[in-house]
Amino acid sequence: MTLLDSAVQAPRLHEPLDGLGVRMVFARGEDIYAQDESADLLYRVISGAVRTTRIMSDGRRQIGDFYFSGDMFGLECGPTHRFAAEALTTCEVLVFKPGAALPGRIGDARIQAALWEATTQELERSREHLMLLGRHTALERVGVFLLSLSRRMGQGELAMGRQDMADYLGLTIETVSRMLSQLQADGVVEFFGARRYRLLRPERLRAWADA
Amino acid sequence: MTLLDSAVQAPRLHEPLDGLGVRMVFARGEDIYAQDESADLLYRVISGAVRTTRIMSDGRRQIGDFYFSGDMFGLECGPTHRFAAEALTTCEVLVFKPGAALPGRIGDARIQAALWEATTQELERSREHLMLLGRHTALERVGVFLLSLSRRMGQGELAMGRQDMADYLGLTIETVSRMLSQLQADGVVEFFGARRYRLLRPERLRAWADA
DNA sequence: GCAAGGCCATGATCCAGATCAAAGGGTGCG
DNA sequence: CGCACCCTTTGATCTGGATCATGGCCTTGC
Repeated sequence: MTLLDSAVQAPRLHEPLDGLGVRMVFARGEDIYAQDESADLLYRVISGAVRTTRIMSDGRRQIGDFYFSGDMFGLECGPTHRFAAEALTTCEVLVFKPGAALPGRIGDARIQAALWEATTQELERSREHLMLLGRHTALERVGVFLLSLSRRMGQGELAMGRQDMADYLGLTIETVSRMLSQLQADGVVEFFGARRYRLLRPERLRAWADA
Repeated sequence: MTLLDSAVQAPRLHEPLDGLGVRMVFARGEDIYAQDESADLLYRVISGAVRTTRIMSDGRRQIGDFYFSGDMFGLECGPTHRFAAEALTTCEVLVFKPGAALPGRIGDARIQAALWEATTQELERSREHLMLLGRHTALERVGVFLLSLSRRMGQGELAMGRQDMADYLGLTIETVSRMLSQLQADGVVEFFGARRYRLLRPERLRAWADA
């Protein structure tokens, strides 16, 4: 990957990672990296959306997280990726080699700060995801998911289909569909087609989310 | 907390955090910090065990993680703790102020590396926990939990009771008890009383854990 | 415009795990 | 030593969400 190494340049102040790495484009459904692949690169979504997935030998699938414009992904503790990353939509991704930039080594403090920020945010999201899966009903999971999506992307259009929501929330596609219908019947959300939506009573969802 | 600030000393090479901070002892069941308390301190278990919990307004409880000797906890993305921390057993904890030591600021590189290491490991564990809650059966959750516990603490004695396991795994105490009985009936694990145990067929559990 | 194939919604039935209920232990204390 | 409490186990029943089945809708391509 000499291309990547040679692409390292002096970063700008507000966006420490701009100017580093290589821009790549992935088509909808394409793999960005595979489960168990070695993990020496980092990624940042420029446009589009990405999902990370883990598949069990019997076909059960868990989505780790969704990533949107500005989000970093690909960070691992060990040497290999425990989840695969796939393009949810056509997307542009910035790929770079963290190398010596990891915290605790000699490197640009602003890059380290950006990595730290991305990692603690990912940890935070992971904990919220955990809460959702551990002690929430199907209706709560779907509702809180819509709320957090609308916070991250703004309302409008879902980037993922029902099956992806189901695999993120630990439910079946049928249950997700039923819960969305119920939320709509309850006047909490309004759908225009399968993917365009608008939250009508976000406060109801907020109550489920945070206690 | 001038006590803490004044306690900062030059760290040793292999254990960058030794010599920093203040040692505190907590009794079984005592709160180390509360949910929504401000999060400006970091903690490291010296001996004993700690759990982090989040309680919903209707009483549902989720355990975020368990921490044992050597583990760091208390790291947050935002300004307040989203989970409370409680002493699972009598325990000694090292408390310190990260302050400028956070990655991306001017500070000791070895401390930053230790924080980075602790954070990425926590993220990794959080993702494994997620997998367990999302797409695993009750039997698999309990089995994989025993396996990962035995990896972290060594086999022998469970630090937590059935209710804590249940709240970690998103199950009820009755289901945890039944699954433990079934694992024992299947010859996967052997129990001596409610807490002492020995894994007889860890490979069976490993198969559930990693695919 | 029409055929074909994916999604998505919804109805019917089933089942893993929750809930309700009641005994067992083990442990600490008087 | 024995009582009391708490934690755990086990049994019976219930139920939320899974599974099975079908039909509708929307897109895409010819």
